[in-house]
Amino acid sequence: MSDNFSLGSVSVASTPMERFEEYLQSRSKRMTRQRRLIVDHVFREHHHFDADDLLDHLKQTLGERKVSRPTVYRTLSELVDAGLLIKMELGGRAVYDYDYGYPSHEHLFCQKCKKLIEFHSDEIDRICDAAGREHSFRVLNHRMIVSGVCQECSQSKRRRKSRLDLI
Amino acid sequence: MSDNFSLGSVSVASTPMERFEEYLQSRSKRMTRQRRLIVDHVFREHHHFDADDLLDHLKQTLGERKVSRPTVYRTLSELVDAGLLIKMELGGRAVYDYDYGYPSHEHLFCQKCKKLIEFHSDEIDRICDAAGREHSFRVLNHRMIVSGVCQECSQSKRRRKSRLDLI
DNA sequence: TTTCATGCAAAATGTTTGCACACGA
DNA sequence: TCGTGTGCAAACATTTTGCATGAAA
Repeated sequence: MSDNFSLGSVSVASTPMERFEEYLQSRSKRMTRQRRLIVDHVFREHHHFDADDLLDHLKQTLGERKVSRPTVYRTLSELVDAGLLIKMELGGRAVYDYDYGYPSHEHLFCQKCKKLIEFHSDEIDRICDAAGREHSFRVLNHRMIVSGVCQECSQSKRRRKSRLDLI
Repeated sequence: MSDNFSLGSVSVASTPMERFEEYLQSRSKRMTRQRRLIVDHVFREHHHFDADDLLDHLKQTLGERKVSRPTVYRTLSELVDAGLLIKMELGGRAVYDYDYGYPSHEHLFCQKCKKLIEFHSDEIDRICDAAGREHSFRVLNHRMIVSGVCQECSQSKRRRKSRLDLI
């Protein structure tokens, strides 16, 4: 397991693959080689990825037994429908993140280096539910992006200014 | 004032136009006819708009004394830099919302009809600040999208199911 | 063996850019 | 006047689509 993360995992009754199979069956869709490969890759360890990341990674690992770009897009969209992934839009492209088997969390987004830092708050889930109730709105999920500047970027900016930017 | 909104306004020392002028001066940029028109239109009453909405509205109101598409994009991006607008990405396009003279708020987003409903929570601002402190992250702003289905769409779906969807 | 999924190429969408001309300070 | 902004057209990046072929159930 990764030791870079403070967020653990959530215990779930079935694996992402199983859950996706259920979803597909319920809609008379099919489990194909490509869909299996994508679910495998996505849920091995890679959250916070976009279509290109996934495509590159599949190509790298599988060589020419690759999955085509349209199929990647189509499958990602199904994984979102199935409740396995959350889609965030960020910097003009779609970024995907786990929505199953992983605790709900929010994001600090560094405007300089584009890094995403996760944090969790029980309260936020509670607030979303409350807001939903108040507006008779059925809440499915949420995503939150807190924009700003991360520690490293603040530092390197100061450093650069005092050393090099004096012209 | 609008009576459709529960969120009021925040008292600020200067108008959006004044604040934008300060921002421009501080960067040796210029206040032009186009920038003035855009600020006027945006801060009259139209939050939750995208570039096309603004462009259409400008064209409608001003006829052929219009503002070009690139200028709209360029100015929106400056208004974000200036802290007057917040940019959210939603449904494959950028949606802009007030970030000045209007209370901070979150959004319920209906996946069916694409409607945005605003709600406010003091706690969320507090949580963002706390998360920023914990990660030595300088927080500038945040946006939160709670996805789901609004009351009307839930109802019309149920209705349709029980009347027509029985084949 | 019937339906659904895939891959390809092309299109569509939303946004950005290079450059000549126009304009604000 | 000088330097910045604008509009145009074209480029761009990402995502989506139509259609013939391929593969699950």
